[in-house]
Amino acid sequence: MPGSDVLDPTALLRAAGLKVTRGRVAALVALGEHSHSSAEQLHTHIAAGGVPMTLQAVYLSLQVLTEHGVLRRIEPAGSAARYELRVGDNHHHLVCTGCSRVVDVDCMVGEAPCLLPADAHGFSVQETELTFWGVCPDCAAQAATTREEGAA
Amino acid sequence: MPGSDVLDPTALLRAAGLKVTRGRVAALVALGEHSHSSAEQLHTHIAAGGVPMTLQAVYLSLQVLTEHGVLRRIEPAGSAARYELRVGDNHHHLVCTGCSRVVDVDCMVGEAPCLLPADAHGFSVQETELTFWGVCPDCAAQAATTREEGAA
DNA sequence: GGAATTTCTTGAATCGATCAAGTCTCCACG
DNA sequence: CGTGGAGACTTGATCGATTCAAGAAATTCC
Repeated sequence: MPGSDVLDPTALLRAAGLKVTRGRVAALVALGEHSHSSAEQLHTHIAAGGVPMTLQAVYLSLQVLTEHGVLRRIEPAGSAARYELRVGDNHHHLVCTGCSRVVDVDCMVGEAPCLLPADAHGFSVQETELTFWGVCPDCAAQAATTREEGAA
Repeated sequence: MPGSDVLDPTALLRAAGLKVTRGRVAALVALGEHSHSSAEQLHTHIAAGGVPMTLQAVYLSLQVLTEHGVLRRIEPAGSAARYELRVGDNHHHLVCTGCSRVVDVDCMVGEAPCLLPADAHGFSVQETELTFWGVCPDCAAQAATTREEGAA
């Protein structure tokens, strides 16, 4: 029964004109289960899933998939690159300054009203990237605990 | 006559409670003349200005100045970190996908109307970062030339 | 099922940035 | 003006993330 999972990795690869290999399928599956993971995290998840694959192969697959538009690569300042399945666009990211966790944030105001520069300095603008920085609940709790201990 | 240049480096350092050293002054002057430069570019500029300083010292100064809020550090995906004097806030950046050149872009819609996430997933949002990606005039011209040559 | 192409493995190398220890500079005090 | 101590700078090594290169294995088309 196809379509049981998020999306059929094989179909995705075929649609992108790419060979269907164990590594790429594993990368897509892992990313479907753990979105916004780094290459190393994916490598770990893939290994845990019982698929033997080197870290370099993960990098290679991610690079190819990104180049073919199957994945999107995000590179928050101060942490390794993270990847996500290119599902519906039009969302942005919220990054934790503590643990670098990334979550999706829907674009509030529908499309791109205020998301074009006033003066583009002659540039032809192709893309707008919106990133929110904050503290995730876990890190906030941890910080509170640390403060209490420090005060005690 | 103070204030002749963009801003007096010495005053900036004193205001931040930092020692006034040759290296820091040189870094500030270089940044004033070449905003959005990387550490290595600044190192080159400083050396060209006749101030002997190692690259590591540049990194160190930039780090300290950033931590003390004198500078802002921006890290566009795919290029080295860049720095700018923290003048009036409320502007964003436009990065060239070809040469990684960075230019300032004023925040159009005044403050932050659409710049808060709809659902923060429990995060306490501290900052919003808006980056535009495009092709600068130079790179566009170069691309056009290359295409012509390819076609000829 | 077999051959050609592409991918994956193994190992090294790169780039940007940081760390560590010793020396020197800046600045306050005498 | 001279000296002492904290902090900054130099030198050299190290690190993390990522990429490159060459040979071995897998995938696809026929």
